[in-house]
Amino acid sequence: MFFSIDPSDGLALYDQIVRQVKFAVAGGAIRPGEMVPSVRELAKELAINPNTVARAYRELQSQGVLAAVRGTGLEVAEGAPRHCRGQRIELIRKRLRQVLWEAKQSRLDPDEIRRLVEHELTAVEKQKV
Amino acid sequence: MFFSIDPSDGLALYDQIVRQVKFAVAGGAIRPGEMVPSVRELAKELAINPNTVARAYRELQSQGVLAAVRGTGLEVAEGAPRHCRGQRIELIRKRLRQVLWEAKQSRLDPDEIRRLVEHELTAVEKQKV
DNA sequence: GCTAGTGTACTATCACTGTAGTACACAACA
DNA sequence: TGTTGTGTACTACAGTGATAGTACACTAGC
Repeated sequence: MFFSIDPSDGLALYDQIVRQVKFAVAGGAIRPGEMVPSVRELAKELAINPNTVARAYRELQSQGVLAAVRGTGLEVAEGAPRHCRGQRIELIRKRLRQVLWEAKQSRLDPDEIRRLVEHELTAVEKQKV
Repeated sequence: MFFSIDPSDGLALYDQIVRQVKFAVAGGAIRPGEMVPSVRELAKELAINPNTVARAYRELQSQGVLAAVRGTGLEVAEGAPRHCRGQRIELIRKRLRQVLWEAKQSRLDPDEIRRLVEHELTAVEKQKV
């Protein structure tokens, strides 16, 4: 599926899953009523423990992003896309601010930062999922 | 001094200190021969445990950024600025890449990302240290 | 010599992550 | 009616990060 995690990210694994599910919902990659991968399936795909995935899903459920269909799985909740789109910018803005603050602390020239952003942006764009 | 940490960053506190010292050295804010704040002093200023600062300094010492002056403190090592400048871009690039990748996953428009970067960049520039 | 301030090295403790394994109620399906 | 696959809830354990406290060797300065 569309998920991918990085153990060296700093962010907890379950938190990375939470973010990515939100982003997928915000971007319309999964729509209300659609099912997300099962706990065991996603755990196998990401090569992590099912408990870690379960924890992420529990978090998403408590935030109203996912809804349980008993004995069947978890589906994207009705109001979730609007909710996730609202959070999307803020989630990204916060991390972006940290990076730019660090760049400033290191006295990188603003133009050099822009070049760096542009370079990485095109690199990411070219990237195959 | 010039250091500031964010417990909610995700990055370990001692790691944030390591990065910031490197950035300060790379940017010339502290020069070879100059002393860094003492373990106890910086711990007090950042309101964290001295052990955490000590751990960061130990790391920096093992990487050759700082050098011990017995009974007196730690000074910036001779070749450190060149060494730190080399690492600076890569340290920032790695985090930047993560953010941009997330932004792409969430299907944010590249131009919207650019606007976001520009906005945060000017915000950071205006910021008083 | 004494005191205060250095870094360093311990031990102990706590919280958080993540893993491992087990168990259970439920729904879908052959 | 079984079987399989859901989510969920436990317990136990290991690793890491951070804190708390103590102790020691060293240097600078009075």
